[in-house]
Amino acid sequence: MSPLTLFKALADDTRLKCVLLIHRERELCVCELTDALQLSQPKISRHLALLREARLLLDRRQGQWVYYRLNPELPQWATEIIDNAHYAAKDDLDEIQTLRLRQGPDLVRQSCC
Amino acid sequence: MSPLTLFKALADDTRLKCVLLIHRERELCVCELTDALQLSQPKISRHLALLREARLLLDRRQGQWVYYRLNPELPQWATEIIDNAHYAAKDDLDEIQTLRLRQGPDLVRQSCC
DNA sequence: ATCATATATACGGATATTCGAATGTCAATG
DNA sequence: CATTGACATTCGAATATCCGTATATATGAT
Repeated sequence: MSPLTLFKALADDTRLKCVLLIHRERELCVCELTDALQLSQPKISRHLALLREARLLLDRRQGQWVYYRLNPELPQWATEIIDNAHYAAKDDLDEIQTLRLRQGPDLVRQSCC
Repeated sequence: MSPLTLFKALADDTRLKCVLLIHRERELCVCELTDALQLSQPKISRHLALLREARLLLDRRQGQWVYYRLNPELPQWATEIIDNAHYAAKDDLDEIQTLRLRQGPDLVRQSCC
């Protein structure tokens, strides 16, 4: 994982929002992301695949659902970059939650599926 | 300046190396960058223009030379992202300096032009 | 087995990015 | 004012990225 690889992975609006929402919620499934961001399932799925191949995210299948989380083995500098982006994008993320995931942070997981 | 704008600006090998070298040396002119990175002048110049338009770099003309430096008014989260990338790319940057700018950090400015 | 739901992938077309080559601009010098 | 050196910009082609649509796979329920 090089800085260039990380920056390319985060240089897309959909991927950045996915990563930051997953970082905030610790773990989200594909349909929660499509619901929160109001984007098509193939679009979300393709971007998640790219992030998985870049080793930024790990996936875990549970029944019919696939949950994505940040790779806990990311180097510290990478985690800190994501933290900084998360801080800077706080307002955008809050708005997404207010509009699409009204149940609040702990109940996001029940908002769809 | 949003995280997405910053990530797009840094998601190119040439631009990332320019930003990190400038960050390390505080200020570099175009010909020092073309010399250090062994790339064509128009290529460097186009990428610097993009970074300038994104308000990531500021330029200063001194005689025939144009010096670029990091915009000191960048938000802290952006500066920290660049710091983290600089830390992670330290080895690459050292190698560039060893191969192309043998005079050491304080004499870089005399290596060309 | 069949069907429904969640997710992944394949295929083309549209769009954006990047590049080399050529040319333009600006400042210093003679 | 002609020339030189540093830098910027333009143009068209090559390439990469992104997306919608259609289709495939995998799981669970009936």
